[in-house]
Amino acid sequence: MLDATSSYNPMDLRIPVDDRTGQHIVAETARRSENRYGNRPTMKDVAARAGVGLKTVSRVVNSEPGVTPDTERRVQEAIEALGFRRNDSARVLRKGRTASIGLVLEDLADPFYGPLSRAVEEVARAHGALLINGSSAEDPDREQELVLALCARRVDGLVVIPAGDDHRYLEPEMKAGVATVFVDRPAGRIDADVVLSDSFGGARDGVAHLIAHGHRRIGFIGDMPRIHTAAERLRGYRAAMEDAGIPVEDAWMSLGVTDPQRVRKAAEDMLSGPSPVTAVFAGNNRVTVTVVRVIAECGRPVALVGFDDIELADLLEPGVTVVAQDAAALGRTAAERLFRQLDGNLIAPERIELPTRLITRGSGELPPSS
Amino acid sequence: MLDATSSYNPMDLRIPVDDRTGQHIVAETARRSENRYGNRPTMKDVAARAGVGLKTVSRVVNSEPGVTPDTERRVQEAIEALGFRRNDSARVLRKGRTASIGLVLEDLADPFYGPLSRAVEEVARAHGALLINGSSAEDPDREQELVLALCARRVDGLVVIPAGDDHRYLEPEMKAGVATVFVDRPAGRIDADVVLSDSFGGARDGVAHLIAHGHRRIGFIGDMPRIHTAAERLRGYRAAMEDAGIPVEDAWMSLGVTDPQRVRKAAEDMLSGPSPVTAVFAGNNRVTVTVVRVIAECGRPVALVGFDDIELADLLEPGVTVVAQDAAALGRTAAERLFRQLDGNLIAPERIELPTRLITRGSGELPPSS
DNA sequence: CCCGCATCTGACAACGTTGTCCAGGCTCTA
DNA sequence: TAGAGCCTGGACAACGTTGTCAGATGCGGG
Repeated sequence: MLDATSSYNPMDLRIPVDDRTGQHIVAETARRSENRYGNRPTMKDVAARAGVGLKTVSRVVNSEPGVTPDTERRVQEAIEALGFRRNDSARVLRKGRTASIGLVLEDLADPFYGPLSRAVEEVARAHGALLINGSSAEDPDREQELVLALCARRVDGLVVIPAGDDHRYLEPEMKAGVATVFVDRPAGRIDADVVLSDSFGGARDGVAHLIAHGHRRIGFIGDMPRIHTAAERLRGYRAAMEDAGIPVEDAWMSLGVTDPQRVRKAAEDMLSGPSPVTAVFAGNNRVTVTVVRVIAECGRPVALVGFDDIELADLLEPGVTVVAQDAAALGRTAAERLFRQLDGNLIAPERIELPTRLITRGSGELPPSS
Repeated sequence: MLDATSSYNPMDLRIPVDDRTGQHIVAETARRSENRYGNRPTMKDVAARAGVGLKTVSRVVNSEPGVTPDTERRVQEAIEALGFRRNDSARVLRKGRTASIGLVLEDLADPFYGPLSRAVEEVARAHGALLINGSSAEDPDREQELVLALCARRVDGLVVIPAGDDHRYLEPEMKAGVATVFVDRPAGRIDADVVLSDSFGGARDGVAHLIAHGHRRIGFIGDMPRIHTAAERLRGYRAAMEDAGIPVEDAWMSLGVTDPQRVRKAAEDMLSGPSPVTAVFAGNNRVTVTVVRVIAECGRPVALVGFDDIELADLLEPGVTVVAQDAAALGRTAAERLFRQLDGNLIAPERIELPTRLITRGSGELPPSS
């Protein structure tokens, strides 16, 4: 985390205190207060300028009925002249709804989450809500910190891609009316809506695809099994192998290795040795990219199927066969579910699983080479 | 835009009115009011339960000094028991700062903006602020709508990737103290901080690179010239050609074509005909991807340099030579600049230009083939 | 000419928090 | 033991908006 050495720290919990006397530095506080919003005009100012009452300004601003055209014009002019803009912060306090929803995901820079986030945003926009998002960096503590910060802001709803596996901390929030939908991975120890891709089925089909093309020694490189999707994909791999009656050897599997250097090492190990694998199933987009590199360097053809689509996969030689999940559909589905909750349709929590799609491009159809 | 048929519409400007009588539906309103935050406990409730004053609770919640350990314990217990969480909405209203900044970009799903957004988020986080972001979809009206909505929320600052070319509408906001930094493209008709990549220099160098490898008939495919970066890259192209004393033919240039189908057509046109180009400079990542496809299909080697790096560019055959800009650095620089403004360092608006980097991978070093 | 009604307007409280300020109780010293 | 000074706690106003409700205004009809 970056270090903030600046004086801007609005959520700072301390109040200014003089080191020697322990007295609150009143002058300092006053100066800050004075600058609040740089002295933005309020409805009161507009009312004074237009020579009308406060509530009349409110009426005009909100296009409520019951204002004569003439009064309205005067108010509009005052608004223009002063550059007034309604303070939604205050509005929110009064009305109870913030018209904003929170999205907590793993890393916005990951190409998988960009479209997902965008899809959530579009749905939110259609409902007149803004989107606040934060990245958990796959850290459960940071996830919780973010989620609770969003709850303190009184977001109307939350879309969470869980990093942790215990979300009981959300119970009081959900009880208090914060609509919540989990995406991509299920919630831990709490009953809530979940929207998932069919990781198990996708992986099983992908591995079965390799088996159908004659492979028996198939490697699996996946993320930490504590991540639900990773565990499911591993389960899918095992299921496909078992269905085909192929006993899996430990040397064929790499679990929980994420950093590219070590994924590379794991892939190299599988491809060398006395009985190397002839095909690899890559558990996510980052792994796939690394494995593509390793295979390109290793000289002989190795079949590959990856989970998650990657850009330009079709332009590589051979094209990369993938089990694609629809990130945008995940986001859209989750957000729609969220707003259905907010509409007050009291619905029992549900688990929605979206299908994956096998896209054959060449790499998954290579025959075993040794 | 999606259609919102639901009843959740918190920013709806109307108040509930009975169709026949024209009377406000008071009961309905009351019911909603009652449910405000699902009846969340407030400090008052905590105070009552702990048997202390309101301000004492505030002190505990904010870790302010002046509370005896015993009192503090009682308050903490009450907080636990009630599941109290401070309402930052109200806090914000009182304190004047919202500890949130807005980011308006073109499309979060674009792989270029993911890392940029993430970088802004990290800086914001280091300063204790949350990030609200929105996509303008390259529509100036939507940009303005978003920006003003964010201002109404009283975000402390704004990072804007402009879609429009007139930002005078931001003048009152900036005057009122909303820190503002433009990124990727300069602001229109307003004096403000801008953080840019050196599009002109990058394009010029990229094209000069092609010229240095013997090309003279070099195509340019770029975005609409009303987009500043597109215009600058075009200018860079022209400058490089002029420096080399090569007169540019109109048939070599495609401007303002963005949708993949038509980019494809433009590329195909350049590569056929009586005197086809031997090299192409692609004005952005989306164009580059399409051009790579066209070149792959066309059968003969065509040199290519693209603006913006793309994932897997090194794995293609040949690797794609690009002029890379550092999206994360853009975001980080802009956000840091923003918080410097918020620190109250009154600094004159500045234009910061970050260098680009030419990454040679093969496609830009191909000799002319005809 | 005045009353009743409809329409328009504004005073006021409330939302949940924090800053200010004062009261009361305690300790310490003369 | 009284007075000064410190520490803790609480009453109250304010932030900017919206909901409520009552008052003002105007108009038409009796």
